[in-house]
Amino acid sequence: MGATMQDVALAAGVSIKTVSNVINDYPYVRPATRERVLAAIDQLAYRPNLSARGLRSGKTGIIGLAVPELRENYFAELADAVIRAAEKSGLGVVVEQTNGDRESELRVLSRARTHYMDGILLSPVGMGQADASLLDVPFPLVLLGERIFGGPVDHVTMHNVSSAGAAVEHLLSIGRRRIALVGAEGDDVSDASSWSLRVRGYRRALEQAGIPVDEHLVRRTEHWSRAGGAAALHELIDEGHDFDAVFALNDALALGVLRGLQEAGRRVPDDVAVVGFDNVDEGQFAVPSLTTVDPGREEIARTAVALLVERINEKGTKAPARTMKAEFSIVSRESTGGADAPRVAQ
Amino acid sequence: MGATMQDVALAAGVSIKTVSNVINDYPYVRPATRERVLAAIDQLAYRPNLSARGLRSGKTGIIGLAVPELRENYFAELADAVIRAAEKSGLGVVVEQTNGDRESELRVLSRARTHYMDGILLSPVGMGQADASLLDVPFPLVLLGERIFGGPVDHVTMHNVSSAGAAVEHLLSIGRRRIALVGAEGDDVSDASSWSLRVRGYRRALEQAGIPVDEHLVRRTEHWSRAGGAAALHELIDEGHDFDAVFALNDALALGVLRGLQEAGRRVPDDVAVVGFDNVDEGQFAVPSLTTVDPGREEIARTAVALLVERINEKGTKAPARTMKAEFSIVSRESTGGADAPRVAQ
DNA sequence: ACGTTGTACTACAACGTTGTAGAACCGCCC
DNA sequence: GGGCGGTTCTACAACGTTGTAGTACAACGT
Repeated sequence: MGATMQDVALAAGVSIKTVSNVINDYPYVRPATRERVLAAIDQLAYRPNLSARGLRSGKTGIIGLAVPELRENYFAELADAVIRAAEKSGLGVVVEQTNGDRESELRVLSRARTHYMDGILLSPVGMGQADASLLDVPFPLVLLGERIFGGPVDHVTMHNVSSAGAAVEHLLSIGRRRIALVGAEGDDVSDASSWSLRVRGYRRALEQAGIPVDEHLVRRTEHWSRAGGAAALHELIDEGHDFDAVFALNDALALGVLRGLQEAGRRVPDDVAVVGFDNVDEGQFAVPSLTTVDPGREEIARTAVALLVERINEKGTKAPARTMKAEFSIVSRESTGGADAPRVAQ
Repeated sequence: MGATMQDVALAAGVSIKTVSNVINDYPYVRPATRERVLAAIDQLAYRPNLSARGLRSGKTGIIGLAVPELRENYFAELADAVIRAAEKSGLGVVVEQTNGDRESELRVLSRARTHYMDGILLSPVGMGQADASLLDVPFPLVLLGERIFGGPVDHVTMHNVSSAGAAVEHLLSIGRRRIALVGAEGDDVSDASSWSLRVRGYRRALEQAGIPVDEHLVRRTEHWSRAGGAAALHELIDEGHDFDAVFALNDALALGVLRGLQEAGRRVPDDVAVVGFDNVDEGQFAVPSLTTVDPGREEIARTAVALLVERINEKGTKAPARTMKAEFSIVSRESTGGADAPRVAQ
């Protein structure tokens, strides 16, 4: 089938190792020899066998990306960014889905699979702070998200507290004072969850503006979904609370809130302004288009891949675990009266 | 680092090959011996090295999935389905993005990557019928979609013509008679594109109902996007055409049409009914929820993986190329007055 | 007693690559 | 002209697994 180094060596009239040296940019090869080898490679359409290389050098050029579900926009876009970043480093990405299930997440960490991946990027949702010690695995691992802090591994996350604060400040800046919050959290409330961190930013921003937090306006739902957002909004209205803005802790919730507002006959942003979190593509196309926190997904992906690559190439001495945070920004669109109309071109 | 077969063999007091035999379910191993080996495997947490296995047996247990873009919902959901199907066969999936670019698609077919993948699922968008001969590659390949027919490889597609016909019949059944069509196609119009096939179904259904096709109502846009759908709809209205339904050739266009209708002050489905194509998750959550053609994505994914696995395990004799089509169905929701309200639970 | 068949296991080579060690040659300096 | 450092190349072994070929023994029929 495919040509091997042996074939190339024969065709170029050199030893097999010289072919290897050319491929790996070993400096002590005469230009003339290099040319001959490259010509032979070209002519035979030779491609290195990654299994053999992996066996010999212990590296396969493949990393794993474990996310809850690809059909959730946020993770599809994260995967997109990771794949692009990895490609630049010449790495392939095997995508695994955990369904946000703790068991599946742990399985990723002890997988047979492991042996053919140089390292893993894990975005845990089911695991919690208590599982931190389980992250001490014998292969390169980088964590994404905010479920677990201070673990024994590198970790890329976002400025949850300050970006949530900035979102609230944005609402304050357009004159809103009664700002409801809609977020989600499962049963195991933790200090380090998206919910807790972003709520902290919300409270801090209100405090700094001298506005007391009305606990009736703080709504926790079960799921990070549109349905959850719509339901929470209907509750707020049914209970007769007064509010002129909603900060939803992710875009799915925010889109649900938009729908709920429409069903309830409230105008956006005139009656109620809405801010989401994640900057999912979809928000650009919503009616009205959605103001949101861009948590720096591109940067998160690039950083995570860079950290993983570093760990993979690390010799002996293990550097201590690092935590990186991406820069965030507020994307102002129609749902807060912002300039950005829905995108016209895709 | 990891234990090897050698270690297991030593621990169990057998030869290394016996360990291999146990792992590969070779029948002639005494139960007692098998037990001992399994115990040793368990105790040493042994995991086979896939690189070595790949080198020796020529198989890696990894397949490639090449799609245009993961951030397009349709492909994210397709990838989700493919990954789940592959997992059941014990295969990992490396996801590559082609950006719908012909060059990138061709690169996938001649990739260095190739060597560590047992086979590839390719969903071409940039390549066309003229490139059919380039699909004759020396590794297992299964095609997804409808860009290329009659190529030298297995092909999984959908009932484009009849399902589009069924969508139109659905609109006819609720009393609509002036049914606009919105679809997209790039510059290279082909007989086998989604556009051509689905338009054929549209025409056929109208003909069979004895309704002449009003060519003014057939709209072709550049991109399969929300923006394209909204723009096409505004054109229809601005030009003063009369219509009581829109069949959009994918859900993104349909969602854009919904938005356009709302902007234009037309009620859905009262004034205009809308049907999409793809059954993307998002359609369930739209306001109103979107009636659509479910092209059988799950089945497509399962079938494609099954075909690829067959090809991978094929010895010598190459079976002729096969084409499979998945079962479709019409999902009736609010945009045609259907029963299905937006989903409440995610 | 003999070969035959089936069972249970093992030794060895091979997959294609890269790290190690070293050979061969060059020019240079004292 | 002998030693030295730099350059260019090669032979060989090894990575961990599995296919091939083979050994050894038991059970069987004749």
